[in-house]
Amino acid sequence: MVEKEDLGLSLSLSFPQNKSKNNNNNTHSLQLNPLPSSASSTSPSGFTATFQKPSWNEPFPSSDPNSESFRAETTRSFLRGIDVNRLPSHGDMEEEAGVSSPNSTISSVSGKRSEREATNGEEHDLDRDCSRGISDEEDGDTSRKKLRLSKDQSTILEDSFKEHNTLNPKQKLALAKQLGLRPRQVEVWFQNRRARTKLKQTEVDCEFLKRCCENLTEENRRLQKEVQELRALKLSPQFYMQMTPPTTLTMCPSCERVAVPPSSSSSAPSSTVDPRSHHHQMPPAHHRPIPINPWAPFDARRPRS
DNA sequence: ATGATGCGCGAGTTTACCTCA
DNA sequence: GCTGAGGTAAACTCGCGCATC
Repeated sequence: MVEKEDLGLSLSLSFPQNKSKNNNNNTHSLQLNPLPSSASSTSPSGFTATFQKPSWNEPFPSSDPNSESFRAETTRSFLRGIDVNRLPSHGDMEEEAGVSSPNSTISSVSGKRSEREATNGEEHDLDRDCSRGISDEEDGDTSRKKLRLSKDQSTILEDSFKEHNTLNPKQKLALAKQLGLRPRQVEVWFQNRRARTKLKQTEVDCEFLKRCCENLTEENRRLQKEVQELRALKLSPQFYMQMTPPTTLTMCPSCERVAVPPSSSSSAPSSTVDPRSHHHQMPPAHHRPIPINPWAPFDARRPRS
């Protein structure tokens, strides 16, 4: 099995998807960067980030010439040919001219709801039998044969998917003809491929949010600690006069707010005020609560002045 | 404007096939 | 060599949105 990193993820986080028809260009190119130092993140409802993974919109492991599955696949394809489920060659494409016509091919019977709803009882059983690959050509075989795409077929499909992750009917027909597959098979492949893409995207999103959560937890922990320190200082002024201030903190003499030296501001930006300049640069507004976007990296959460 | 219809898609499921212990 | 578990991907089912009539 191939590790996730080997898939080379470069995925989108644009939600929701545009469901317009023939949206061949709805590649939501967007990269994740779970590192808090990145300033290119926004909210998860449409955030952008850069994730240090290679582009994953690549052929899946079955296309990897080095993979075991690929070798086995190649062997199978060599033994069986690439058209295990292919209809008899004569006129199969003409038969498909009606794009996914549910009665046109063996596995296309599963087509649309209206037609599904029109079938019930015995007709439905017949549908299912047909969708399982039973046909006049396949006598006695009650199990549907699953097509395993050859390397060449997978490569072509992947290349096509890179260009556009959806197909219009013409593209579907052309691709099916090129691959020697039924248009329905091409359609199914693209549907499954989009589903896999989304699944990987979800995994990346999940990982990103997990890291965000970890970072926020850590920051919260640190800030709580600082609050405790400050409370202790306030309660014991003598001790405060003798001890050196916390390494990352200084106190604004006029407003008694905590300030962080510029050198460490990147690690604790959200609660800091520079005592040397804030009274001039940030008038009274700095006392107001600062809206923080918890999804953005820390230094991106600072409100812009 | 409204309902019927066809189509494509997403989400979830089923199933055949494969690998591995 | 056989077997069962688990993974993968092709194929399927269902429901929904949109375009067209």
